[in-house]
Amino acid sequence: MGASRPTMVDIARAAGVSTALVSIVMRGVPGASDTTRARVLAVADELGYVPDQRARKLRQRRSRVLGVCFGLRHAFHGDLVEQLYVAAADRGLDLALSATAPGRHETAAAQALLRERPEALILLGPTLSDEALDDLAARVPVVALARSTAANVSAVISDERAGIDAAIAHLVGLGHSDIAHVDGAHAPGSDERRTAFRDAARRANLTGSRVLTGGLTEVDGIRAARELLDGPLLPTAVVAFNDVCAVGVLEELRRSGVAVPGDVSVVGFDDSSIARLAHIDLTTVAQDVPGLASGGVAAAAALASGEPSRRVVLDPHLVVRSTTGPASGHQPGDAT
Amino acid sequence: MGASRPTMVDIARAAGVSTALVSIVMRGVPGASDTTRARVLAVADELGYVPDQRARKLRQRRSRVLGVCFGLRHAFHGDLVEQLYVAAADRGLDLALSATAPGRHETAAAQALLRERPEALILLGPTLSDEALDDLAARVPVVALARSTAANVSAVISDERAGIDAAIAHLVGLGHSDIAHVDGAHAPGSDERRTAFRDAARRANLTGSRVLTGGLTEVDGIRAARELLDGPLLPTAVVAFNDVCAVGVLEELRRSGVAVPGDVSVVGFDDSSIARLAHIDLTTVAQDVPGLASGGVAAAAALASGEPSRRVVLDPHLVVRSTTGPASGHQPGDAT
DNA sequence: ACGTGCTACTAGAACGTACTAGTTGATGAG
DNA sequence: CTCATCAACTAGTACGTTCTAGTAGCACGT
Repeated sequence: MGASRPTMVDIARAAGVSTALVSIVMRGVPGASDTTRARVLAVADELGYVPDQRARKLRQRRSRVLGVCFGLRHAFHGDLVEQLYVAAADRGLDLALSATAPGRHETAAAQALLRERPEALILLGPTLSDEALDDLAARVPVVALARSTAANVSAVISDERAGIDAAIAHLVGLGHSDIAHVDGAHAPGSDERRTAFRDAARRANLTGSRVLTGGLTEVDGIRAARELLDGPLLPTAVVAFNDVCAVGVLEELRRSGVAVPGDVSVVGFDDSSIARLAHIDLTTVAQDVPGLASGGVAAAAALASGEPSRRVVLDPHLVVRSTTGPASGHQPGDAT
Repeated sequence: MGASRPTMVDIARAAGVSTALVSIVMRGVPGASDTTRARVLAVADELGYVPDQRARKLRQRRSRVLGVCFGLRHAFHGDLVEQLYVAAADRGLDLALSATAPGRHETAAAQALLRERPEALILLGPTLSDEALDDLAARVPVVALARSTAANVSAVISDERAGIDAAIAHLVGLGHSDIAHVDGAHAPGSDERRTAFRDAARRANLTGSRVLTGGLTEVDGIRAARELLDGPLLPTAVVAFNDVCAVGVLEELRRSGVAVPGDVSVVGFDDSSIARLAHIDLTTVAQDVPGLASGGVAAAAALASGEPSRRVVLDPHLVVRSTTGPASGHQPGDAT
């Protein structure tokens, strides 16, 4: 309690060696005999020595740190960070985390990270404008994860089109031809998915296909479902922009007496934890989280060593759960 | 791209002053004239200078950093971290985040933080044993947030008893007398809540009260609900250990044709995001998140300045939503 | 004896900042 | 005029580590 934490100097003195040798031992690099190594480690352990990361990183030419900006409100980001830890460890890199939240803007989070001198920044689903991304990229290598952008940064993303295609193929295989898409309104990625949906619908000759304005939240899904329910003809399947929106659709349909998947099938996007809830058990398009993470770290490492920015596109896959089933012949007509 | 990031030396040279003065300006402390200050800031901005946090923290006597260990899988931790940022900023403290996840144990996360030389560690709902907490506390001041412990660390927790009492009072006020508690099995806090439930039930003379083994997950709630449904007499209200478990109960009841809150009322605990989902809209006991956060930071700061460990207990409050209502007279008997 | 190569180790200079202990020049009191 | 006071500024060291450039000692071949 009294004295502050021990330093290399304390260990060196106690073990009767130089600080340089302590450094060698602590880093586990060659240059010390086995006996000395053991002795130094024993002393360090006894004194409760922990290397000072700040001094370490300051001295090293490369910081070997990747800054990660993630949203506390996004469960999906949690999954990504988890895998980023794994991917970074594989390359001997450390992660510095900075969270985004209402009240803590992305730029503030990124600025905090810059002070740690990371070799690169990995931004999870950044909402920054291309311009802001470019500004940031002028200061430090930047990787945008799970967000497509025109900015001059590396991007590792899922193939939205492939995801939508998989969903449609699944539904068509079940006999659906009247499929609605509840889009993400102005959310990033919404345009891609909407276009992909329209293209897939055209290709599959889905005469009854249509697109509704949705959004990111459950309420958006509820609103869209109401619109469908109030319309003349209920589709036999709905592909929502994301899981949360899909849940909104799902619950509003059920509340109105429409059976899912009996009358209408529902597909989400993201395979977030909400989709896995036992009572929801949503069929959804899952992004390749480990792939995104390792791709992100790889891209960051590449940028840090001077390579040009790259764009990696990964294939998502469909997770079939219990909200999709064979197309029903009849329409529930006047459901409310 | 070629040259590395600018340092104070570069700014000093460009502005024609000493590095010491640059330091003064960057910290915003008195000791520079307004004109010089403006000039230095202008130069710094132009060169894209960002102070090096590592060097800063290394030099300062106090690091002014709090280490925070949180679980990526726990939405509630996200809420806490969000408020911790606010509380820390109020005191001019920085946060160093280290995440816990399956595959990244709490001790590893804490060890990583230790290398950053934080003034104290704030552990969110730590699952470490009292012994492990004591070990850690021997190296650095430790605050356990939202977890009661016998270890010699500071703790900032919610009054589980008061939370349960509020839930029971609410239900009793609605005319319920046959209330079941689905507990958290071996989860931390489960004992407290179970005991509080039994005490409150006795005090309120709830003859029909009973306790079922539950758990942390939705499946645990589903299992408990099945047990209730298969039993001779359905209670008129259920108080679950947490929100996720409550949702399991809720959905299983509804799936079996039991109306909530028509036939049975359901109360959760935590006010996690799942409780706020539009279609769930769960009545639940909300912890005082901003209070926990500022209490945690205050406790950490106190420990860091040598004060003895403390124990702060905060009152939770009930958030009444739509899963609770007046006790129904009849029993739905053969629901399936 | 001499160099050569190797292992085990060490002295001391960085890294980029904060901070202590000044120095300078202007102002004002006596 | 002298001295104290103050604001504005600077020189130089310290923080705890890594890294460069060594040195000491030993074994070995010639």
